[in-house]
Order: sequence, then C-alpha cells, then structure tokens
Amino acid sequence: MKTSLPEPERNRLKHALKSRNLRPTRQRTCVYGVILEKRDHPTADDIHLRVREKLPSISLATIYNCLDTLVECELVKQVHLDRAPTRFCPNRTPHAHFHCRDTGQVYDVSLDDKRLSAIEQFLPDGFTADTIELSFLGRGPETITVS
Amino acid sequence: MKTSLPEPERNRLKHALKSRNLRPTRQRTCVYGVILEKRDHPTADDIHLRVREKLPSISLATIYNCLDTLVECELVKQVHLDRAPTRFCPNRTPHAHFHCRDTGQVYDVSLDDKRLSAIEQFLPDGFTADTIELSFLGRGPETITVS
DNA sequence: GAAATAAATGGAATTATTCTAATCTACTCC
DNA sequence: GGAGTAGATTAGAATAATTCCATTTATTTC
Ligand SMILES: [Mn+2]
Ligand SMILES: [Mn+2]
Ligand SMILES: [Zn+2]
Ligand SMILES: [Zn+2]
Repeated sequence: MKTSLPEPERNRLKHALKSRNLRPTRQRTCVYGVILEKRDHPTADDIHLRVREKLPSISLATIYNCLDTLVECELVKQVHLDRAPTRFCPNRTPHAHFHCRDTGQVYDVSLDDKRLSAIEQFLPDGFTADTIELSFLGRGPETITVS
Repeated sequence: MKTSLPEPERNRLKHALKSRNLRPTRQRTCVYGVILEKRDHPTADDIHLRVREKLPSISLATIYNCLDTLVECELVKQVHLDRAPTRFCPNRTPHAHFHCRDTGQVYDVSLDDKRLSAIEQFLPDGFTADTIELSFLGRGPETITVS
C-alpha cells in the first residue's frame, strides 16, 4: 500500500497550498488523492466514504473544509446540477458537464478557447465573468431504449 | 387590492395545470403571482415570505410543492448557482444567468436560436440534451470600484 | 524551548429540501 | 343532491446538505 497520491500531483498540491500559506495535511492530501483516483464527480459524502478507508476518523466537515481549500487553490472545481448535492471535479481544463437522465453519470465535455470565447460573447457590454458553468441534462449514448 | 395575477397569466396557469389534471389552487396562483411580480430570481424562502403576506398560514413545504408543479408545467425555471439555495425564474424564453459577485444580483442573458444551437454543437455524437444551464459569475456594470 | 500566532479539525448547529400522513376536492353512483 | 371514493393537495415532521465555531495542532518568534 503506497502513498496514494502520485508525485506530480503531490507537488502541485504542495505548491498551490504553500503559495497561500496553507499546509499539506494528511487530510488534504488524502482528499485530493481520492478525487484524482476515480473521476466520477463524487459528492462530499461519496468522498467522505472513500477517504474514511484511509483515515477512519475524519469527519464530513473536514471533507468540506478540504474541498473548499482545493477549490480555492484551483485544483478542483465544483459542479452544481439540479437540487442535488454539489459534486467535485479535478479536471482543470475548461469544460462543461453532461448529466445523463438515465444513468445519473456525469461526463466532461471539453471547451476549447474558440468555444469559450463564443460563450463570452453572449455577455452584454459592461459585464465580465471570471467563471462560466455550462451543463447539459439529457441522455447519453450508452442508454438502451426498450420499446 | 385586486386579484394579483393578471388575466393572461392566470389563463396560462389554468391551462397548463388542467392539461396535467392539476388544480389552480389559491396557493399555486399566489406563488405564481409573486414570482411574476418581482423578477429577481427569488429563493423558495424569499417566495415564502412574500406569499405569506397574502396567505399567512402557508408553509414552506407548500411553496416547494407549488414551485415544483410550476416547473413541471414549464412556467418557471430553476436556477442553480454555487452552493446557494435554488432560485426560481418565470422567464420562459431560453436564457442564461449572470450572477454579480459584488451585488449578488442575478440577471437574465438572452440566448437566441443561433446561440443555443452553437452550444448544442459542443455535445459529442450520441449525446442529446433537453435542458441546458449556462451561468456566469463575475461583475456587472453597475459596480462602483473604489480605488 | 516557551509563548505567541496562525491554521486545521470536527462536533454541533443551521439551513435546504423531501417525505408522508392527514385533509380536502371533485367526480360517480345511487 | 347526498354518500362514497379516488385522486390531489397541504403542511408538520423528518432528513440531508452545508456551515459555524470552540478546541486542538502546528509554526514562528524570541
Ligand atoms: Mn445547488
Ligand atoms: Mn443544498
Ligand atoms: Zn468535470
Ligand atoms: Zn432567469
């Protein structure tokens, strides 16, 4: 059983935290490791269950604290879909989300610069956005339709 | 003190409900009236406070029930921003939302067919979306920056 | 290596939403 | 036109999601 967080990501975490005077605690490292391990857009509660296998006494409040720190460090993004609990995503490239009605799965949809700037054009004069959230709700290709 | 819901909207509500075998109750009519009256993307709680002035004993659960019915009838849309409570919007034309970091205000950003279909192009083959949510977080024009 | 300071943690509290049992309504049948 | 009944509506109670803040732990300063 090795240190679950690979070296490059461990360094990225360390530097991002250091630049903000924050510490790479066991809790933060483990939460980040779990998010990178299975990129299925888990909720805080999902992450709690997974982290508990390594740190059995960690609380859900600490999971939220760690996640908020990772978001602050721009290592993790929040995904807000419907009235469901917030999900978390380690994909740092600009992207949208597709939520499948049938399976509940959440997919990343990549947004290159051309797409991003097309969206920015939608804003009226005087408005500037630093964050764009785009999400789709529908049906994915894996869905088997029974007649 | 007149009937707060104008005739065309009252009819739209009545027909949308009837086609689903639902009734235009006092609670539903009043919730819809309140949402149309001040289009500031209120939360369920905001709406509760406003409706209580007309129906003092209505519960927050009923507000949620009414809102869910109105969403079902496609008279109202839900808006999901950050980890904040869901907001509700009676603008039935396709549109995105802009959320101002400074004032907290939420603005509608119109999406014509050209913009909508541009966004739909982002989806990989095999994916079909029936709902698209697009939101911006940033600063609006009314913000006064103090040096 | 204490004291002072800053950061991190997690139990308790709050808030947002949903559940479900009780109530109400409109229709059917006498 | 009054039961009876199925379905719809309501709202109090329960649950689930998130945040607060007192305590603990780590780092820095002297
Ligand atoms: Mn939300
Ligand atoms: Mn919530
Ligand atoms: Zn993602
Ligand atoms: Zn709107």
